[in-house]
Amino acid sequence: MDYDYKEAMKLKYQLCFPLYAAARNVIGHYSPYLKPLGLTYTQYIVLLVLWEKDGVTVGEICDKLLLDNGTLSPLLKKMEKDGLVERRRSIDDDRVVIITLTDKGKELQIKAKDVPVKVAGCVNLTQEKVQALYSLLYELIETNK
Amino acid sequence: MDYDYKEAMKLKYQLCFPLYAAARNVIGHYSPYLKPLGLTYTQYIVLLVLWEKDGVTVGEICDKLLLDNGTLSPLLKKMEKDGLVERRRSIDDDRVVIITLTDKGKELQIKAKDVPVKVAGCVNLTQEKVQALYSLLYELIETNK
DNA sequence: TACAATATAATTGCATACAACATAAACGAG
DNA sequence: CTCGTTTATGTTGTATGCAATTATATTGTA
Repeated sequence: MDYDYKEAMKLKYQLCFPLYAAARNVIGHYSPYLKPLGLTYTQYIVLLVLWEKDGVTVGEICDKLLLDNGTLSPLLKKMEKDGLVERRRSIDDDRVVIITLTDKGKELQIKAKDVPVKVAGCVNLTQEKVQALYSLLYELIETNK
Repeated sequence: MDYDYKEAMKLKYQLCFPLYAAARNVIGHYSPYLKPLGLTYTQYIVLLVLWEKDGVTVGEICDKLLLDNGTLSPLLKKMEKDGLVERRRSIDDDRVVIITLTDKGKELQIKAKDVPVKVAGCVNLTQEKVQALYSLLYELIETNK
């Protein structure tokens, strides 16, 4: 039989669709918990990085979050304006900007400590399936860098 | 042992992160093939819906793509301006807007017929893993609607 | 030491996304 | 029939994302 390109083009066969939809779905579950803290989802994952290791460069945050600096540069400026982080040039290399948590930024970690649990509670998948999903996603990301 | 919330808050344990990163990664693989056709990714998945079934309402497209009408309304207007679709009010119900492909919109399907294959070629996962990923993602979406 | 190549951030332009609100049409109970 | 409710779409405001470009600093090398 000939290759049926019209069949192959159906939405349900495109991996991108459920991937993107699932991502937006899960991210959407964060809003109710982040909004009271005055955080957006992207600000939250930036904080996740900084709570793990404070004082990192803009470039490091880009690498860890796999986000463009065109996304993060303005975001970090806004987070500075909101008093969550400080931005200062490195003494060693004046090209580099180092991002540091303020006290307010540090304190937010405790206020946000239940967020992962609450969001996990919204995702109706067994622990095994979540694990399987993790490894597939990380494999996808790693092999396509 | 007490619950270690700082450990649980590490980026690598948040499902949202690899999910969103993988989605953006895969979507990014479309650009090189869509740009020559003058299409963005979102316009492309709207066309996927219309190529499957022409003449659907704005609401149906929102439902199928799981996107907000605040996203799709302006997008469909732009696609009309670009000559890809037509927008007309339903005769039966004047609230409803029906989207129809123009000839140009129909012809694009042939020009785009290799896109799914080419993108699939960029995703370095075995067919079994892709299948596993599909079912997990669809389960995640379905159970969280 | 000049100076081209490279590296790091920031900026600009364009295209989504979604929440919240607005508008207009259709529906439905009384 | 009628008016409050619901439905379908559009608009506004805010926040990402990324490509492409710019600005500045550093590095490598003749």
